[in-house]
Amino acid sequence: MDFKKEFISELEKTIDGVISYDNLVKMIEKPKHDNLGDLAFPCFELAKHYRKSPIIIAEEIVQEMDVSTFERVESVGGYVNVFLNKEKVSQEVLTNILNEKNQYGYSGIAEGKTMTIDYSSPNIAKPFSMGHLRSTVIGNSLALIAEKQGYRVIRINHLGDWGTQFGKLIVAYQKWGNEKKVKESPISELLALYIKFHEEAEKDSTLNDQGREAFKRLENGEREAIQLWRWFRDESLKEFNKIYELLGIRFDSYHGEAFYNDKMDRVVDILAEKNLLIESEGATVVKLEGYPPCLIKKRDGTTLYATRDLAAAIYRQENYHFDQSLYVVGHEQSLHFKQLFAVLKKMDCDWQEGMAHIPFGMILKDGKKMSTRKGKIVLLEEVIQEAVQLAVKNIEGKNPNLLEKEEIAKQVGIGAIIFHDLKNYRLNDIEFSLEDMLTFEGETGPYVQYTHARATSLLRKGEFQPDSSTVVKLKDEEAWPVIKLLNQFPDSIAKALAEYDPSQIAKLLLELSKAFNKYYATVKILTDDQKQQRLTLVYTVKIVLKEGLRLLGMKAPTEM
RNA sequence: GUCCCAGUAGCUCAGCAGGAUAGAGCAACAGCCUUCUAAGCUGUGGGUCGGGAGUUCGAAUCUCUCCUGGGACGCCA
Repeated sequence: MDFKKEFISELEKTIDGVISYDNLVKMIEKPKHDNLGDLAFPCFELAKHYRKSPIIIAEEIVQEMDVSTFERVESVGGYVNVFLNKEKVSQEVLTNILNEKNQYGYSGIAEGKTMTIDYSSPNIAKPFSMGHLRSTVIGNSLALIAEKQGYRVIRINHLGDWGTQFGKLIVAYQKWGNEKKVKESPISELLALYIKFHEEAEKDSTLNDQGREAFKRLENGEREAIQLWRWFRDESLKEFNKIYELLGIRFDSYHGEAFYNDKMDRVVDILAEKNLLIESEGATVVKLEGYPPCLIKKRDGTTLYATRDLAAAIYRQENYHFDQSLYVVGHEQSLHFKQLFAVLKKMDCDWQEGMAHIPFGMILKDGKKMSTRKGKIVLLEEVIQEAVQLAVKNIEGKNPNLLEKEEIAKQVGIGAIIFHDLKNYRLNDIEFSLEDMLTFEGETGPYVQYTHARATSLLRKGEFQPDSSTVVKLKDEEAWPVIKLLNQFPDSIAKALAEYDPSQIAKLLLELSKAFNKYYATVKILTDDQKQQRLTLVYTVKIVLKEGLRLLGMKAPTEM
């Protein structure tokens, strides 16, 4: 519900069109402190126009305004502060949620539009690191949020399954590899080979050349190279799928870089046709204004990351006809995406307007980037194990009779990890800290889940039956902040999508949880006198918490 | 050297299409379970919003500049 509009239309009558409707919308704000009201209008702009003190203007507006639709209106220090009619607003907000249920917050603004989201995209033959977790979790949440606004979403896992690194790996395997060992624990053995390769290459620089040659054999489709590559890929994918299953994440496409191998000649042809290709130091590049040139082909004729991304972009447009195409990829690749979009623009692909890089900060270890090559890496699977174990321990201490302990511990432990990643602005770097990630108190995922479980428990004990004809007259002071936050949920979803920022939702859920827990602590809910009304509030809180958690990719256990 | 991020309480962060006394959580300390799940609630202490200049009636928020940290800068992805 947009109660701003009522305020504005009353306001407009008093200021003779000095400020346009659209500007008024922007100027209305939330007072910093609850005791100042629910909405505020600052009169400082008007002071210039009327050449009067804002304090006097505010007082005059209050005098002239029809305040009957509000609880009260007052002028304080140059502001017109409005206190909404709590009963009316409560009734509207709760009835609305009661009717819409988990559809609450849906807006059809993107109905009929298609969005592709490229996220997760781990590298084959390397462990799934904490860094990939960010892309996975942010991308997944953005996909859910986009769907909530009506988008048809195509989830793409652009696997890093091609490139010189596989040449290196093939060389390493042929020199030092052992089939049996790789079969036993593929990822860690392949990683060990990869690390060894880089160690040896420091002593013997010809190894890097050998790696490039091996990749060339791969690109040319040589049988032995292809067989090894396919084997590495299959084994890796098996491992990744375990993690996706734990996180409850799925994709519509697993087309990785290799998939575009036979689609790159066409890209190069188009570039040549448009006279965009230039020879430079033996390589083939596209010159760009304002950015360094984009490398299309190496001296030895093999392709690069950018070439494959061009092919992928064109493929996605031709197959999905996307209106928007997001790339949830680390901030360190910002330049690459600027170049990519610029090249597409030069190719007259006007649909590139809909493409966007959604960068995020890095997970640092001791203030530095983690490097796979040096084996400085934290494994996601181990972190998940620890989180789940800690959740089990908590359940045994706090709720030993709980059924399905294992399943709930999984939901809570993983919830803690996901929420920890999503609650802050995505561009912030995160210093890796197991301790922070495994905290279950305060502003955490389990705190929100716990609040949901509490709400559910009340509904169960009170044998609540939702009834949209309930007349909600909540006299409790503490209910009001809860209702205001429930009302903000649709806005926070819209903002999360507009800014590609799931933390907007996480923050709202925290605020709502805090307000509800305060309500819970001060108001006795299961009493005879306002039980149905109070439980209706509890029920709507439960709906919003559950739906909000879902949009973050988290489960909402009913008990914990 | 050039470009991109970021710098707010001891720690982690909110707030940033300018607005009222800069807010949370953690940690510390003090309280609250014979009553709806204490993974909770209440209270206390804690700040030159990196420094400086500018725009403005008004700047944590916008501009410039400097400092600090991180990242990226043609044959990796």
